[in-house]
Amino acid sequence: MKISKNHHHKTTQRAAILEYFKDNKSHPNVEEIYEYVTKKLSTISRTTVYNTIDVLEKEGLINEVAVRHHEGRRFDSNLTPHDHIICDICGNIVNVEVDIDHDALLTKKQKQGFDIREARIRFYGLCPNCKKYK
Amino acid sequence: MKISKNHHHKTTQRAAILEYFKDNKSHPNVEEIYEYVTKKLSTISRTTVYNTIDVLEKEGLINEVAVRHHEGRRFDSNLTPHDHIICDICGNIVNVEVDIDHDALLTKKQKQGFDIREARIRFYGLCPNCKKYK
DNA sequence: CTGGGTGCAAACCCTTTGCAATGCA
DNA sequence: TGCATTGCAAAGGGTTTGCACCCAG
Repeated sequence: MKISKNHHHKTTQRAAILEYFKDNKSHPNVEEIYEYVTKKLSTISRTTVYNTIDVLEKEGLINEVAVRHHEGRRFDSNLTPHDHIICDICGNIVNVEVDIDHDALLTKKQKQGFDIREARIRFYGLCPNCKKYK
Repeated sequence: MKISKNHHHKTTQRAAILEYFKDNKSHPNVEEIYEYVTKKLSTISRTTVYNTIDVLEKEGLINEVAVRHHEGRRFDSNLTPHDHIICDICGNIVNVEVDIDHDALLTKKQKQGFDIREARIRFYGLCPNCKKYK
């Protein structure tokens, strides 16, 4: 895709996708975003959804979440530092804020020469729904 | 793929892939595994690599590492609890052992009804090599 | 001998790219 | 008007599947 040098148009497509992420605490994949915006704008294409996601990521408005590969690309519009709890069975992701200083977790030796920028904790387990059937 | 009920053959292909993971602290993708074993067994197919990876994962001998989608599927044969430092630029992953009780990080309320099984910390930053060019 | 394992080729899915038409500034 | 954006269609890349042959047990 082409990258704007200094400005982005306010298109209805971009507005619809931004609206989806606004106040949304979920961690959608591309298809879920497409499903939502297609209800508002029936003619929107997947290409535009992909393009807009890339732009929003570069602008720092959303982040891609690291998950196992078969989960696909998943995104997070919550930019405040936070951690995740992930269900082993259904893959559902919820946010959680852990009250520790992530920076203080490693000694200089443990850093192995890396400059550490941030840390994220991922908790794995069974969500309330899935553990009922376990 | 088909799942064995109770036994797996000791084939030369499986042995070559197991050898790759033995004492290997890297976090390879499928192509890197294929590149290695193809030197030992020039006729091995990607299908067999995929099949064997699936079997090893189900047997608990390797784990898939969660990364951003464009990094592809990556694996880890280090089954002892450990955490990762990931380079923002080159994507290189190294192991690190953080000396805290991961289980004690969340209160009951923070767990939001989940049964937590384990926790992993991911540190992001610049590796010794990439930070030289930053 | 028998069922799991192998590997080729084709199918699949998700994502990216090419490009002409459109529309915001 | 100029350039970013859109969206269709086609290409791409990694992974899975179908199937005939092979081989360890």
